Amino acid sequence: MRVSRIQAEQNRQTVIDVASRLFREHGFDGIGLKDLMKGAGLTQGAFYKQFASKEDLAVQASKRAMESAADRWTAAMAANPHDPLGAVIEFYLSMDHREERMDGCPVAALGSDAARQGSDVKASFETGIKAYLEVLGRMIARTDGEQTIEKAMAVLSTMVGAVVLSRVVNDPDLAQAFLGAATQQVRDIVTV
Amino acid sequence: MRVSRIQAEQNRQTVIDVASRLFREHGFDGIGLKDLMKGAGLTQGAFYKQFASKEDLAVQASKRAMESAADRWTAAMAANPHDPLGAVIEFYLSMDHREERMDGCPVAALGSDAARQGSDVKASFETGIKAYLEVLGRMIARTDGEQTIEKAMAVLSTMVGAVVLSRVVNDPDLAQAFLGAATQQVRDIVTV
DNA sequence: TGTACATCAGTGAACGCGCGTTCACTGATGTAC
DNA sequence: TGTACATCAGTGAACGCGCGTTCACTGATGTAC
Repeated sequence: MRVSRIQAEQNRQTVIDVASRLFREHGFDGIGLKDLMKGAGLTQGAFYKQFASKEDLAVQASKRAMESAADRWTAAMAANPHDPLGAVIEFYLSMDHREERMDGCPVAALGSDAARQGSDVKASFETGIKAYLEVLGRMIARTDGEQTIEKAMAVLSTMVGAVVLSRVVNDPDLAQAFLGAATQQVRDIVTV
Repeated sequence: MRVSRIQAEQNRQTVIDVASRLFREHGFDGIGLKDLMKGAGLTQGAFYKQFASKEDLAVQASKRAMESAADRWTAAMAANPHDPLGAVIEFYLSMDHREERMDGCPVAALGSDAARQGSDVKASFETGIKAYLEVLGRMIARTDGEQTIEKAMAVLSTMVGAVVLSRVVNDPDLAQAFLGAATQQVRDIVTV
């Protein structure tokens, strides 16, 4: 049965939200359209009224995931106005973040998968990564204006790599050691 | 038709080799048993004479992939005896490595996927990562014995993250910028 | 060493299943008058 | 404002396909005597 335009648009947004979380949890290939639609309270058949293909949804969901990750950075920064950069670092390199793939950074959760996707999905990631770099760069520039971009890139690389490595090992102590070593390293970069 | 034990074992090793490359290229979910076996010159039916399940092969192939990655580090180090660490860094953070997922570092190629696999696959990665850390630690200790383990972990995190980020973006210049920033950062870590 | 038989790696077809995608249908929404 | 009709978001079943896994069969290899 037909549904109002407003409701339809709301449904579309819900599907994108759900997909942005379930793709991070299971990978692009690890979750089917049936379960994605069910997560939004809809049935499989409605999918192609809203999206051109699964790949199309992957593009939208990747964009959405990067945006909501940026929102979490903003929230962490707002909660610690005297040390916004430290707040982002502490949150990103926490065991909590390691354990919540579904709501965490899409680059850490889907990086290897995204590298195999088409250029549209990569474009979603690229835009989000540039936003990350801008935020990091702005905060780094406050303490030290030299090589701001390079430092932002080094910080992001270290943080992404540490979370990926922490998730790939079974041993929680080793995972924590990666996050701890990265925290120290990143702090060194931004305070010099 | 039956085949000699030696031939059978050889076939098994070929399947593991092929899988270690094709999994890195397409992800664990992105390649089927039919194509994996075809890559080894066999048919699908022979698979279950050699492996208990696809997951079993993923465990063996992950182990093999980490081992051959370590071999490439050794080769790079042997080719530059006066600066072995610099050789590893240069190779790992090269555009060549970015573009050859199939023969490159399994953590960068499969990190996000491996995080979703069972503990046996993670154990394969964990063992390989510890080997990485040992090699890095040994080389770092030559120039500076302090916090060797922490530095090795920071270096590995930065390198893995930079390659993942470089592969997720479309823009080759941005990709190169990540690799370049990471190179500078890693050199700073190991020479202090 | 030679012969007879058991073993089992590999083949190719089949299994059930879930995938992405398509489609006829429904009925509330939106539009034209 | 009220009525008649067109639109189209959502349903649920079906499509072909490839997946991981199983199995009867083959015939060279390995073993027992």
